[in-house]
Amino acid sequence: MSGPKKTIDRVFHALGDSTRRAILDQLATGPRSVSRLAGPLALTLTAVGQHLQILEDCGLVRTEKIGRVRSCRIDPTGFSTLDRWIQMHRALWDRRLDQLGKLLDDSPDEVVSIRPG
Amino acid sequence: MSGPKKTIDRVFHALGDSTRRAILDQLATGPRSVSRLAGPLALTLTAVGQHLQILEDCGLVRTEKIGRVRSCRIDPTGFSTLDRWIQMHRALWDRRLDQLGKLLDDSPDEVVSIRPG
DNA sequence: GAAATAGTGAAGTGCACACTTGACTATTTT
DNA sequence: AAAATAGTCAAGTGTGCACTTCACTATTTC
Repeated sequence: MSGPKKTIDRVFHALGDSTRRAILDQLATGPRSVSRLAGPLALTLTAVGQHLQILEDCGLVRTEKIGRVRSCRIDPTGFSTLDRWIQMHRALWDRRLDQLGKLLDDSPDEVVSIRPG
Repeated sequence: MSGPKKTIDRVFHALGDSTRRAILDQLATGPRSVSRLAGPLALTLTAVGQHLQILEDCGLVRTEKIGRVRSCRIDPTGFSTLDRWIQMHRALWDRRLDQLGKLLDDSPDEVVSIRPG
């Protein structure tokens, strides 16, 4: 599938990597420099920089360069993007899942009724 | 980063694809067969089958083959995996973000104080 | 101002992913 | 039983991704 990537795509993609989640976990305790973040990760500075770029692009992290040090912190924007998406979809799914309990093995499926009229 | 993929990785990865989210949206209205799902997607049956495999592996979709038709529906498991992860992490982040309002431009960063010794 | 520190940029590598084709199986329908 | 329908399997293709190395710049510290 092609087309310009939506923000929610990028948020999910960013969170789908355990290294990036580890970075976010570090930042949850407070702001950190790039090398400080790299320490426990066993990665090159370059690699960490690339992860930070991805996290910044989707609004999960905000960074600011002070002197020669880049300071990184959590950005709420990305999380509200995620929140909004989940809220919108949970509504639909939960309603459906409620009915599961009631309909379970009730109708075999509306699937068999696909016949061009 | 190597190692065996955790479930939450697979959930995020699954949701990071707009085609798979479109499949979930279709399933939100009720169970559907593979070809029915493929219809609006402009994809081969094979491709849709592969997406379904991914969705099934991380507990977002449950499928059952009846006759020659595979019936697909939403599975709550994957969503509670996601929910649990978000709950656990929102707690930490929100606490941090609360303090942002209070500390904002207060201390430049604890970053500069990394000096051995 | 020389040396250490913090990070950036470009280019390359290997693997994972989305997707296709084409041949095949299993079930319905007529 | 022949023909159509629903899906599956194996293999291949191009692209994107995580990560590295190496050369380089900007800032501190001594």
